[in-house]
Amino acid sequence: MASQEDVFKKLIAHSKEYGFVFPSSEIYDGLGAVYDYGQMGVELKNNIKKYWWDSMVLLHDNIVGIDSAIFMHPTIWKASGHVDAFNDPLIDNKDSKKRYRADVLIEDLMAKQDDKVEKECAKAAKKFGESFDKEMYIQTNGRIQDLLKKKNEIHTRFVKALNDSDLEELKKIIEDYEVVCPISGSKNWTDVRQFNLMFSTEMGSTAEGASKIYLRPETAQGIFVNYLNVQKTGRMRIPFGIAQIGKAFRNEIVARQFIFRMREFEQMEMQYFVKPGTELEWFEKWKELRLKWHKALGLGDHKYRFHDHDKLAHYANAATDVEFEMPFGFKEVEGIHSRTDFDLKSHEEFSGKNIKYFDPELNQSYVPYVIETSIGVDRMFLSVMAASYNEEQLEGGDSRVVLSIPPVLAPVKVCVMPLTKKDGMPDKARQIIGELKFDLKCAYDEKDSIGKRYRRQDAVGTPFCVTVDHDTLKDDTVTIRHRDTMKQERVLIKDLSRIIGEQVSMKDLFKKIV
RNA sequence: GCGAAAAUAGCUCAGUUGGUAGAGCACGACCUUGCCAAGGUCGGGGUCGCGGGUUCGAGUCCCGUUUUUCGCUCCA
Repeated sequence: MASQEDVFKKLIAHSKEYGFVFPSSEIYDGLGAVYDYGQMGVELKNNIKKYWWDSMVLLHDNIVGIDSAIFMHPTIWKASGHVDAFNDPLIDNKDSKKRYRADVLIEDLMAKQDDKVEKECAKAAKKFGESFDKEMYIQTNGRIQDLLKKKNEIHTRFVKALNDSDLEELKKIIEDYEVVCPISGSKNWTDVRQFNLMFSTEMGSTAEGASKIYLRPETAQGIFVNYLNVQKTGRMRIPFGIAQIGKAFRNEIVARQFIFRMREFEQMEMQYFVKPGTELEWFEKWKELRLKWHKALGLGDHKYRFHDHDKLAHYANAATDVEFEMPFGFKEVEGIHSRTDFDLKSHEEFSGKNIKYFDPELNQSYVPYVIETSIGVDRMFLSVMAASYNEEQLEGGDSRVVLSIPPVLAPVKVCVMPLTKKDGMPDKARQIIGELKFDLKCAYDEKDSIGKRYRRQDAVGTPFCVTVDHDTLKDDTVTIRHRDTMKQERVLIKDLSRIIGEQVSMKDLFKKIV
């Protein structure tokens, strides 16, 4: 039995070997944590996106899509909190190898002074009993005054250092006041470094006129700043949703685990605008809907679980992750967040524009609350691949590698092959493709033995193989061979399109989730 | 970023105390077979991740660097 890690390694190798995922810029030694999708991968990825997109905008008459630009006004990222939250001064302890936020360490240091003061007071209170006057004691006790003075010194230096973005001073504070690592207990620190998790570039072609802009770290803000445009021009009424698929960029300190965490990634996000006070109902509703969407693919219900957040982000009042069992454990694939009115309110403040929704039923205006469903396309891709990759032992000691990708997502739906290259069979096969190709992604293969060709299609997850044989030339029937069962059935050529079409249609899946 | 491991053909890997790069699969052509892979013949493909150093000579030893995998951290 291969370990989980081995499976992951094999999956990565398989992805490359069969044209699903290549390392970016490979002939130049690659580029860290950036990957390209190959001829098979792009088909799978597009199918995943279509499954998501249609499940949003076709199945819900109150959800519409947009496609906003990657470049946005820089102030948007101040309003969203990304400029602050994504700019942490970090410091490592060389002994414990743990990384800390330098500002948090210093805040802890200050809090420690307060703790000491409290302790002194508590001691004194015990000693003096009821006659103890805390304020007075603090004012007069020398030890406490020293502690408070120390805290003030730290505070003054800290605020100045933050305002000046003076990383050396931050480190000096940590050194001067002998902050120790809670784990190793040592004072062996690295320098403080700033990590900006947003990529930036210059807009404007001359140096003087250029301004710094960011590559979006999430697609959600493109929806928020457009929500009123969509609402007004689309005559949308709350509750309504806006869906978007697009690239986002994060300059991760550590980006790893293949396509699970990349610096350039793609998100599928739907922001659902609701009446304040109803957000938690909608949050539950979307949790349920999203899990159904995942499970309908049939990758295995037991591979999903929710992970509810105890610690919430600054913008959320409820949050959960849909986790999927990857070869390296349960990992987040999708986030569902109740984002309150944080974003829209913040954009009102920073833009100075009124972006309230006028509710005709209540005859009043308000800033809507937002439920967000945000799924990583690449993570979804990885979960489909991971769940589909199987090494099967067959009767007779044979084995095969098969990607049991849900037919609806499979990159190639059908491979048509002549049993032999003789007697006009290749022509017949080409004719069949000529008919099927308008609806289905087809492949053709005539090289090597028929068994070998079946295995090749198994390895890329093609759910159906159609074989033209001697009988075909007489009675216009062919065999359909099924990927997962390896069983064959004989059907009329004219029925092929219907039979295969039914099995790769999204309609049946959608019926399960509405 | 820190620590550990790894990098040789498209893939999986071998390569002995340092002596001018191999195998299987894959790929191309032809022949053979024809319903569950790996028959035959011939052929293409590697400055051994990259850059230095030691040496008469480096895939092999040393240093640096890049990339990948694993642990710490964060997230979609």
